[in-house]
Amino acid sequence: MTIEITKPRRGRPPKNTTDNRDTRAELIRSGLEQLTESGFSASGIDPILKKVGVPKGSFYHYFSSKEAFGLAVIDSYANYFAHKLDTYLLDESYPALTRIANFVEDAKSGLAYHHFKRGCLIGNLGQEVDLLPESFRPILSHVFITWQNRIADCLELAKANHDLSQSANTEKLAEYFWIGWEGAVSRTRLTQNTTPIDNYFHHFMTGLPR
Amino acid sequence: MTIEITKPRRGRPPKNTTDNRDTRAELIRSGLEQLTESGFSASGIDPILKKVGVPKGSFYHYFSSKEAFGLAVIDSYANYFAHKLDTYLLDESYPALTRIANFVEDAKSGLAYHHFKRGCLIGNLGQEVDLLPESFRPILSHVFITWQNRIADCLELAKANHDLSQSANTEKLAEYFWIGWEGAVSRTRLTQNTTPIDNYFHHFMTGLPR
DNA sequence: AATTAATTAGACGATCGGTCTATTATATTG
DNA sequence: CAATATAATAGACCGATCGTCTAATTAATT
Repeated sequence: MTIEITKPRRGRPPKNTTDNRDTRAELIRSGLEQLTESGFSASGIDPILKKVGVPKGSFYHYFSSKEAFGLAVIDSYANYFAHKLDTYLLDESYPALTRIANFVEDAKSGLAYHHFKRGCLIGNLGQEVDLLPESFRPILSHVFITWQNRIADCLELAKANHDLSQSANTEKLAEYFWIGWEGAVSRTRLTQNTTPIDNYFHHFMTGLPR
Repeated sequence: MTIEITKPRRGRPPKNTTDNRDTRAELIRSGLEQLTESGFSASGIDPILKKVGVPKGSFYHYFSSKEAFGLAVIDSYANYFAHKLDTYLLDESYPALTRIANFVEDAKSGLAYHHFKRGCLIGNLGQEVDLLPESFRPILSHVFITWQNRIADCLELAKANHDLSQSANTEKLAEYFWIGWEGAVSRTRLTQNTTPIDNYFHHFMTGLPR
């Protein structure tokens, strides 16, 4: 059952109405799909527009440039993903390391759901960062840092619970986690299965200092 | 001191001459630079041609299509890299695990030499494999396997020398190595330093079963 | 001399790129 | 109520780029 896309009217929208579509949000959603699958520099805006039936003029009404659009998509995805991370990593019904494993399990099924055609937007963009507008670099770095901090906090909890050695450097381990994570997720595009993630995560966990 | 590029003559080259340029090889070299920095689908052939001053007609003389060219570049790079791996991993003046570390050191300086603008061609292409001609997928997978086998052989040697636990699964460990390696190399584009590789490799080594 | 082989040169025509002007419709103001 | 401002859609714009292909050129071979 597909949701019917209403034909957009021209002109200023009426003041009190409940059925106006959120064109901006649809563009960001469509952009997320496209950029996640095909990257930024290899993606024109046409496929993004076509997916939600929005003309180019509307695009430039909502976003001053492709660059501004890209930043909006990154922001949207970073927030969504951080929220997802929190859902798992702050779930007090599990011990700290299990929380990480639960996140990994959920992420795996998400990747499979999209037939491994999507990786992680931030990882993808990080790979092509030299081709992107320079404004992207600090944003991408910052997103990675926020994610790393979340895993580091979780590892700190594992330390406090003696599931991890007291001498473990949680900051470095968190960075290590995301480095391997991005490498594994990237590999799933090639293998089209979860083997790389399984292998990587198994070794990550067994290699943790205890 | 730059090597002067001779202006190519038209027509069939003379039979006995020592100063004919190898246009095909130059195209492959230029393609390697371009594809490594910018990927396949985001790269047109114009910049590749411009770098070595070869007109398009010559390109299509030597390669039947952009796809065929891409495969030639992959083949060239895979051979070059395999040779480099062998140089280090078969160097009997060092113990097995040190050989891996020596390869890592050399690779790090190579990445720095290119200001971290190049990653690993195969890793880069693997990331955008869904955008590539379908012929690329099995080739890329095969290249990874040959690299993995080299590391696995080295780890087997470490096992034989009791530097590694006898129960270690060298095949899985070798896959793990390359997964993390590609993740780390990718991350260096963002950080523009070797920190990701240092961190990853430190944890890879300390996490090896002994 | 005619034919074949090997290489360079850039035209071709379609597509795509990001951007911008024009149009439309409603709200707000005097 | 008319004029103005605001908010949104529509698609033209024009330059660049794309991969491909035909034409031209030169040497070797028959």
